[in-house]
Amino acid sequence: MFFPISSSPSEANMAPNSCQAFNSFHGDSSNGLLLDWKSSSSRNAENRFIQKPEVEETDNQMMKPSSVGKQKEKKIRKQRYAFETRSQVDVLDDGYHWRKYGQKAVKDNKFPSTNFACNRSYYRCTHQGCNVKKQVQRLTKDESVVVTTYEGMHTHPIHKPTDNFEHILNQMHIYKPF
DNA sequence: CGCTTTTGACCCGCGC
DNA sequence: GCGCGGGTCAAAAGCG
Repeated sequence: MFFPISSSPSEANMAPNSCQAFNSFHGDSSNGLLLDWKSSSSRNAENRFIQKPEVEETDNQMMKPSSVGKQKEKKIRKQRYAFETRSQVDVLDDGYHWRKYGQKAVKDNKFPSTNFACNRSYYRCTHQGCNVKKQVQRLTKDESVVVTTYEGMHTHPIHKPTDNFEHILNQMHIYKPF
């Protein structure tokens, strides 16, 4: 039983035609909510990139309970761009290594009136010195829409031998407003 | 055994 | 001033 399932860590079995992922949505089967991005070449994902209307200014103030004083450095602008994904997968594996550090149940800001709740997960890049964060927001009611928000930019190469996700990254660069 | 996820608590800004 | 909403920490549990 060397190949019980395609859960082999090797990516060699992945055909290099990953562009299909963006072009062929048909023929999918929603048999796997556990489908992973890199393992689901046939996921039906309708990606739509949303540019934030404004550069979000997130404060990097330390949360130290000690009276560090009010740092006025909170005007550090951080590029924050989000895109909406319609797929069964929650977290899009972009090749980086993320570590989850929090989760909150927040209200969906797209439908504030409906009081729809979202499960927002907070991830952080584990690379040393790379403080890129990302949030993954998903409606608890309807898991088909996932909003991923990236904050910051990676200063280190990926080169993670997962699979040919670079193709998808290239697609992202087409839509990415920056 | 080391790293990641989970989960409640804490903190902080903002609105009332 | 207080309560609420959102972001982060950190300890413990989980997993390979």
